[in-house]
Amino acid sequence: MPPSARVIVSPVCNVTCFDTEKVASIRAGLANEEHLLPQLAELYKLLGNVTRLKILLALAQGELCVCDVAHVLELTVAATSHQLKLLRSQGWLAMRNDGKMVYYRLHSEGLLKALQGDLSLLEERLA
Amino acid sequence: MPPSARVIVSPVCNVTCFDTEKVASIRAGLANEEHLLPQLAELYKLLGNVTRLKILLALAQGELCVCDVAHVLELTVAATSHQLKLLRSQGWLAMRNDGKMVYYRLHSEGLLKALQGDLSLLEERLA
DNA sequence: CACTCATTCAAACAGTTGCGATAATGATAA
DNA sequence: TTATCATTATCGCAACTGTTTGAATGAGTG
Repeated sequence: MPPSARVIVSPVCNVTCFDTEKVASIRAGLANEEHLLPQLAELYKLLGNVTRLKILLALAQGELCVCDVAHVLELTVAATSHQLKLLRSQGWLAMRNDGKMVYYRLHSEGLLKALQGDLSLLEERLA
Repeated sequence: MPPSARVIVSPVCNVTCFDTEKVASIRAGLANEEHLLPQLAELYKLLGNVTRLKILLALAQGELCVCDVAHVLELTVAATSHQLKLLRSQGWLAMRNDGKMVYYRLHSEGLLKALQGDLSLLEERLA
């Protein structure tokens, strides 16, 4: 048992193993980033869907109308529109209105780079 | 209407607006990465949860037993163990058995870097 | 105006997820 | 072996997701 270990009974889990100082220091470290974690998790939730990943990669090649995105995805227009709206509502897509048509395009260059970075991490781990 | 535009009726959505060549070229481009997208989405799903992000950041400071992780998270040990198992089953955590205690640690350096990269993308976008 | 048509909204559905509560497992010590 | 205790598995439930269906919106055309 390290010098900093204390046997306490936590109201949370009633477990006696508990290195008080270590936990406190880690929680202090986490506090710096903690306020960003909900937003980061939101971003990851958004990216954790093959349909939306395909949308982002498709739009990387230029803007597209909803209908063409739907054809790329082989999905109904309604479902496609729904996903486009999600991506736009979090600021990762921009849209342009031309008559009846609505064209969507990437709004953040950084997102695509991050995505490609994560993709290469995956490839490296699989190798 | 661009020269490549064709008026066709898709079996998918019965919509006439449809730039056949453009869609075909984009789908061809997607085909290169498509096989990796499910795995990438899995990774993002895993990261799309504040509890699991906290676990990864906590373990960035060194290995911890399940109980201490639970205290850091202020969560039950059962829930904590569940999330640790998820992260381990996809190969992002390693565990070490020491008597009754089980210690978890990061198994991939790249993951933390990717995470920090995505975090800085977020900060940049908020600025 | 009425009509067409790309898009979006709203409701509903199956499938999934995160967590708590309790039981089961597995290792240590006596 | 028996007792103890950190950990994990199982079940259950509330909340959330992705999609389809069908209705509504909104811009262009005659």
